[in-house]
Amino acid sequence: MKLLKVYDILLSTSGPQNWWPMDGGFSPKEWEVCIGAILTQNTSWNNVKKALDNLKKENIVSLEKTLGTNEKKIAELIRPSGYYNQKAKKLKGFAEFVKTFGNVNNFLKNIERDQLLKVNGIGPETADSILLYAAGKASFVIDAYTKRIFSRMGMTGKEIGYEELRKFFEQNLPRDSRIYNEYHALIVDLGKKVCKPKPLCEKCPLGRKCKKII
DNA sequence: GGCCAGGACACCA
DNA sequence: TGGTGTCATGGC
Repeated sequence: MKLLKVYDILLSTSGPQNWWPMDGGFSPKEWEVCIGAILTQNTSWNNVKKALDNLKKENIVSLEKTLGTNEKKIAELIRPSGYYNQKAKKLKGFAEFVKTFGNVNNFLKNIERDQLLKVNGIGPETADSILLYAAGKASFVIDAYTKRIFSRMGMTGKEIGYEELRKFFEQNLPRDSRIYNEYHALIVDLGKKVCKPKPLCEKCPLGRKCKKII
């Protein structure tokens, strides 16, 4: 089964997911996408929405406002997204990094993946989410569902790493950010419906607490 | 009451 | 280099 075929099947059965905007232009919305990418780390999007709503109520949805608001205040507002102290620190650090580009527009135009990965709190998935959904660059986002689903389909190995899996997708799909955008969203949608984690070994004494799950 | 969610990082052997 | 602990809320 080809990756593009899987994409076509998912798109035809689930329909477009309408995740983050892909209008190509840079707007204040793009900063919200960056914030969302950090807030959603190991967190359901429903909780992220609550945190984003709190930030919007306080009108803290721009780079300038994020820079001008103290960390404690941000932590209070993003509390529903969990890990709020860590995430507040990450948001402030990320904002300081973006500031070195002058503005969000310039950051999104010029940012490179390797630079992003050096920022504290920005790991591979968050970096790719920002590159793809905020900057519109063709960087495929891998998450736990991607790993589980495609290894269970027998298309990849169970122990495949993030970078290897990302290259697998990027080398077997047209280099089109619109496809990457929709594909990742479709994978997450499918994962939520049918792909819960389970122990690798049914006899594992740790049961569902076993980390070796795929 | 436990599991899970659109992870990342520090620490240790 | 790989394994483990920590961060934490809210829905089911």
